[in-house]
Amino acid sequence: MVTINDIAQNTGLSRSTVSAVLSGKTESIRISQTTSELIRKAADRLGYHRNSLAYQMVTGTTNVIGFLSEDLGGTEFTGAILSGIMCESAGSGYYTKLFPYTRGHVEKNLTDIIGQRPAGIISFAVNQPDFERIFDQLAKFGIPLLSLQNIEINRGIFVITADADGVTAAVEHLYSLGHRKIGFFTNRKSMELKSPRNEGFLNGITKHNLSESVVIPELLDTADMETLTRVVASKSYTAIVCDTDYNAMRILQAAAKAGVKVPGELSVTGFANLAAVELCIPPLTTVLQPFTQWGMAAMRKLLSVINDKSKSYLTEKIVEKIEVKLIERESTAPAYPVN
Amino acid sequence: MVTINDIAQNTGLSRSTVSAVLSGKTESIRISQTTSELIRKAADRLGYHRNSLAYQMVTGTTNVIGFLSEDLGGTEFTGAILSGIMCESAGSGYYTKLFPYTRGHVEKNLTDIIGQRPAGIISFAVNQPDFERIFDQLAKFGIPLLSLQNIEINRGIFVITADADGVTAAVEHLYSLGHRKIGFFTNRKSMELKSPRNEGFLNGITKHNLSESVVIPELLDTADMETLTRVVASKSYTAIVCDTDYNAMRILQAAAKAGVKVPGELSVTGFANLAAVELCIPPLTTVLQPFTQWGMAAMRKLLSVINDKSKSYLTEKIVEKIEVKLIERESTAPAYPVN
DNA sequence: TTGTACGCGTTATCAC
DNA sequence: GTGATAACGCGTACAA
Repeated sequence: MVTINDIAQNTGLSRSTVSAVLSGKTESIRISQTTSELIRKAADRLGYHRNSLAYQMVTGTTNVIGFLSEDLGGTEFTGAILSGIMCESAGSGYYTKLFPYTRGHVEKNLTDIIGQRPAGIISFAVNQPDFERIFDQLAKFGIPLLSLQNIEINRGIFVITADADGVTAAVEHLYSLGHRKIGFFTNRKSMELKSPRNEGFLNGITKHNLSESVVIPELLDTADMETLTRVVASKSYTAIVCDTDYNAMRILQAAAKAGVKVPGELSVTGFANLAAVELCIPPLTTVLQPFTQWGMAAMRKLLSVINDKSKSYLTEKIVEKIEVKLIERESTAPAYPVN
Repeated sequence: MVTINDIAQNTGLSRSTVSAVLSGKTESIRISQTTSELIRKAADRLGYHRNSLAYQMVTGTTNVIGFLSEDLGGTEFTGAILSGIMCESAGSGYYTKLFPYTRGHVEKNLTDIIGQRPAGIISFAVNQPDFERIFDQLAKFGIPLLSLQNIEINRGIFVITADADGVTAAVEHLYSLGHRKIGFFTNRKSMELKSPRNEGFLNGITKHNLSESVVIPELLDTADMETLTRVVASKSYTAIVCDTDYNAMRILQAAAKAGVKVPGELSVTGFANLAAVELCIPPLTTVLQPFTQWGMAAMRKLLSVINDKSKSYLTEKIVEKIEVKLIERESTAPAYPVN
């Protein structure tokens, strides 16, 4: 591997001169055009590439952002978010490094992270206690931690999507189509997490006094196809709002099985706007979570915090909300008159 | 940041002793239990974390694998592949760093990569000329490059899925169900790339002499919903094999629109086995590409190459194929008798 | 322009 | 056997 030493030898100049030229300090340090050229030529000819490790060690700063998440597989969320992060960091010279997060094994994760001295961390789906521990430990080393989900804590940086608003928008949309009996499809686990999507649903039905609209009780614990089909066939709801696109697709399947027409007899909405949902039968009305922009916004925020010396995030909670928006497709229509 | 110096000072021992203990060389260098313990305690107490940068610089080896790809967004492929890579590398102490690949800007990419001295690179969807250039340049620095797609080149490392076999399996499956008029849905661009999936289709129909089975000509250039619906409605095929799951979902939509029953009147197969396809109406028969295992296999192979001093990949082509397999769901059935 | 110290950990080599 | 000393790797910063 070619180093500045090789270039110094080759040109007969000193390492410092070479370093100055090659790092563009030619203005402040005043080096003659001639030697400047000479050095650059030599660097090209010998195939020099600055050793980023050495650079980082000596400056004490790294150009690495860590993405801490449990599992990237099985969904297109994370890919799209990472896209946004990379897109935003490209210009600033930052790179993204993937850190595996294993629930409950915080100390191991911390050693990994701190050892590599990243400039900052973006975390996805890290749970409350782990987040708190990681946040505080990283704080000691001046490494800011940004979460993509809200966490009940009085400090830190959060860039989150306005999930509650999104579900409320779905309810409002259905309300305006005349729906009064709206069911919400979610499971008990996310209920217990006081998920924003559940809140959004409750906000919506409270606002319009939809006393016949409820979180579908049968689906809280078991959501197999049989149960789904039974619920759909019962026609207890003229519309079902789902907490994910996948759940909405399940409802579509159940409706097909039960012979219930969507959207004629039942309206359905999803959440996320995955690539597949416009290819559903019928194309799904859903809440668009702008994953790529989300990642970009997170990266921008993190960079601003990295460059902000005040470190206010250590004592106050900084929250940035990303707007979501309802995409109307063909799975929602005016309410079917129910008895 | 706590360094071995701090620990040396704190314990009154020398840096080398501390280093030896903290890097587990306590056997070969023989250091007493007592001092060993003392040092470890101090490290814990002071909150020491080995500076991975310094380690890497001094040893000249990094624990970084680069993932070079154009765009991670819009699909769940890459996330799942990355999952596999991370899963496999976790045990070996390697980390994955994301490198953005911009078609045609190879020199910029190379500078980025070489500057950071990764131990190896896994590339996804890098085109032929760029791959060749990157491969040869990285070779000079001893950085192996593994591609997840096959490339017409006489050297390098390739871990690819057996796409051709997968499509052939789909054709065979349909053949055994009595289908003789099978259409293949792909576009001209992938045809011109001599894609393995097209080959697989041709292999299948050749083997069984299916003279009425063809690559659907109308869909090569325009595959909007109107054209799709027309093709499906024409009933020219009793089955349509698609080169992607998304295309298969489009066929399902078109069939629904045209009033053609799937699988009663038309069988459909996809390719990939995305999470959404079992939620289709009907659940889609498709070829499973095991993304996570794919990533794992790639990582394993890359690690073996990194540790193999012979560097045989520089002069010969190493190809590892990952088996795919047909998943039968409900979008395929015995052939409907066509006139 | 250049010499020199520095950052952090590793690895001989050397003294007790 | 135990531990210390010193050089090394690569690039930066600052005084000379």
